[in-house]
Amino acid sequence: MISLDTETTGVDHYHGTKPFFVTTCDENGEQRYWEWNVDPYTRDVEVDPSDLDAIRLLLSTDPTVVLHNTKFDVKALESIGVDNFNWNRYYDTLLAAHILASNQQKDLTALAVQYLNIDIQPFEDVLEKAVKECRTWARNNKPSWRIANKEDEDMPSAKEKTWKFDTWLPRLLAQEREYKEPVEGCDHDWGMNWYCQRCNGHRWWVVLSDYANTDSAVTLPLWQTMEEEIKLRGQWKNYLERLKVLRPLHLMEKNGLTVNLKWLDEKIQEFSEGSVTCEHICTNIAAGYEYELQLPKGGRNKSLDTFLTDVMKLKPMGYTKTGNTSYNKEAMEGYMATLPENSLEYTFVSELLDKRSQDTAISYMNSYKKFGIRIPDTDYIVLHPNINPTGTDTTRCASNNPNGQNISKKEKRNIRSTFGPLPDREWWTIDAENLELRIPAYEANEEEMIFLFENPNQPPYFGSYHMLIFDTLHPDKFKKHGIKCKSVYESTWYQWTKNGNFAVQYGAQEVSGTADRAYHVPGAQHRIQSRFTRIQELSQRQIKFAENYGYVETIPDKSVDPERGYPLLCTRSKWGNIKSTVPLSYHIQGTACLWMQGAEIRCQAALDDWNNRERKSNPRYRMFIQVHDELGFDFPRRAHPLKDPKNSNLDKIREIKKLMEIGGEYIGVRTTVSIKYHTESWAKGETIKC
DNA sequence: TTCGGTAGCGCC
DNA sequence: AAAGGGCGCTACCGAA
Repeated sequence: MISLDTETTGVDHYHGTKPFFVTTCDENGEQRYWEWNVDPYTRDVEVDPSDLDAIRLLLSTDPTVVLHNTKFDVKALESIGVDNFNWNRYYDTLLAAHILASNQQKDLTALAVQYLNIDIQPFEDVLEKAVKECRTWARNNKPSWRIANKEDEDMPSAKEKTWKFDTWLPRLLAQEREYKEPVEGCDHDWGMNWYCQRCNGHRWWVVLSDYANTDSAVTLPLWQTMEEEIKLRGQWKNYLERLKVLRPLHLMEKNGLTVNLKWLDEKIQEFSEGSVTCEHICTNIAAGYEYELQLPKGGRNKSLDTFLTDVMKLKPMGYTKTGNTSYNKEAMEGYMATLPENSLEYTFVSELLDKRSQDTAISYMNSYKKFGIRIPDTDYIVLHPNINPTGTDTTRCASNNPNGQNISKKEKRNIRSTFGPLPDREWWTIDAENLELRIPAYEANEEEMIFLFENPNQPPYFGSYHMLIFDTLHPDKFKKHGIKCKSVYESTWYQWTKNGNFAVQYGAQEVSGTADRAYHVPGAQHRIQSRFTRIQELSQRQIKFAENYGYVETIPDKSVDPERGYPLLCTRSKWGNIKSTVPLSYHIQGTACLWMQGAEIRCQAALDDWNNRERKSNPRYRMFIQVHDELGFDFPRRAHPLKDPKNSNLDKIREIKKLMEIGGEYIGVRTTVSIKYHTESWAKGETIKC
C-alpha cells in the first residue's frame, strides 16, 4: 500500500495544467518523489521520461494506492502520459471524510488534526509565505514570466488564492538567485530569513517538497485510522460502493459537453442588446425623478438601493437574511402584482427584473467561452465541468469550473439551446420521474400517492402528483375541468400548486406560511398534511433520530448493504439543536442521489462493455453529465429511434433504462425514468417511450 | 491588493 | 429562537 499525491501548476487539466511534483509514501514511511522544473515563460513542465517510467513501473506492481481526491491526481498523471492507474485497487480519504462526517471540513490539514492529532498547517503557512514573496519578486524582476493570473486564458479557474498555482516558484527562484541548496540530512534550523543556521541552505529549495512530502506521509496513517473508524461504524460496504462512482465521474468529466460557439455568440449578442434596452428604460425613468441612476452589473448597488428606497419609496416586500430590505426576484414580482400596470414603478421593476435575468445568462455564457476548448474544424467548444461527489452535506454532487448543473432551461432565457451533440453524435438525456416525491411516499406507505405512481395511466390524476395536490386544494376547479386544469390554469393555480409542492418537498414548515404563500391558498399546507399524514410521521421519525444521533441515514440499498444507509450529519441551528427542516430533506435527497450513483456505476459498466466490443481506441458510448436526477449520454449518431428503430441506438437505451430503474427495487421504491433524444440541442429533445 | 461577507440568480 | 433543502458564479462593498 502506498499513498500518492501530486503538485500541479493549476487545476485546469484541460488548459495545460501539469504536475511538477509526484510524491509517494509506503507503509514503512519510505518516500519516493519526483520533481521537475517548470518553464517560467510557458509554465510547461519539463518531465523526465525516465521518471515517468519509474512511476508507471511503481503503479504496475499493483499496489493499493491511497489518495486524497483521486480524480484530480489521476487526471494530473494522465496529462503526462501515466495512464495505468488501477481503479480497482485504491482508497480515497476525501470520500472517507465524507462518510465519516459529511458536513465537516475535509481538507487534509483538518483531517490530520482530527484523526491523527498532527498539525501540518505550518508547512502550508511557510509555503504560502514563500510563494507570495516569490510572486512579488517575479512580478517586479521578471515581467515576462508567466505568473498565475486571473486574466490568463489557460487558468480559467484562477479566482482567489491564485498563489496556489505558483508553488513551483520558490525552488526555481532559489536556482535563479543561486541560493545554496540545503544539505541533505541536515537537521535544519530555519532562521527568520529562510536560511538554515546549520548548513546555510536556503529554504526555498525545499519548501514545496517538504510540504508535499508531508502530505503523502500523512495520508497513509490517516487512511488507516479512517478505515478502522468506517468499519467500526458499520459503513464499510457503503464506503466501497462510493469508491466505485469515481471512475464514471472521471470519465464524465473527461468527455465533457459540447457547446455550439455560433449559437452561444448569437445568444450573448441578443441578451446584451436586451439588457442595454432594459437599462435605458430604467435610467430614463430615474431621470424623470431627477435621479442619476447607476445600475449595477450584478444584483444591486448603492445607487439602485437609494433609488428604490428613497426616491421611488417602494415599501419593503420582504427582507434578506440579515434583515435588509430585499429587492430580489420574489420582491420584484410582489411589486408587479400590486402596482398598477401602467405606472412608472411597475415598468421600472419589470425592466430591472428582465435586465438581471439576461445579465445572469450572459455571465454564465461568458464563463463557458472562458472554459471552452475549441474543437478543430467545427463550430463547437467543449466544457469539462468538474464534478465533486463530496461537495455537499448530502450525497449530491457539486459541480464547478464551470458549474454544469445550473444551466438555464427556462423558456425565455434558455441556455441549454446552445449545448448539443457534435454532428456525428447524438444525445440522450434520462430523468428520474418525481424521484424525491416517490421516496417518502413509498417509504411512509402513503397509499393514495403510491396508487398514483403505480398507475400512471389511470384516472383521475394520470400519475400526476401535482394534479393530486391541485384537486386537494381546488376540488371545484378539478371537478369542472379534470386533468385539463393543467392547461386551463397553466401559469396560475397549477403553477402555484407546483411551487407550493416544491416548498413542501424542501421542508417548508407549516407555521411559517411559506408554502401557503406559494400555493396562494391560506391553510393549504395544513389541508395537504391532513390528507397525507404518514409522510408527516416519517418526518417526525427522522427528526427524532437526528436529535438522538446528530445524523440521518439514507434508505439502505439492498444491493450494497441491506442493513445500513449512508450517514448524513444534520445542520444545526445557531443554538446547537438540529434544524427541524433538515432531517427528512437530507434523508430523501441523500437516498435519491445514491440511487443515481448506483445508476451511474451500472450504466458505466454497460458502456465499458459496448466500447470494448467495438475495439475502437476512443470509447464511443459515454456519459457526459449528471444534474442530480438527470443523466446525459453521448452516443455515436445512428438512425432515428422512431423512424428506423432497428438501425438506431434504441436497444442500448432500453438497456440503460432498465439499469437505471432497477435501482428503485433495492430501496423499495418504484422508480421510472423519462427519456429524451437530441440531435440538435439540449433544449430540443424528443420524448421517446420505450 | 486581497479577502470575506452579502446579495442575487441559475439548477434540482 | 426560528422555522425552504442542496449547490456555484458574479458583482459589490468594506475591512485588513
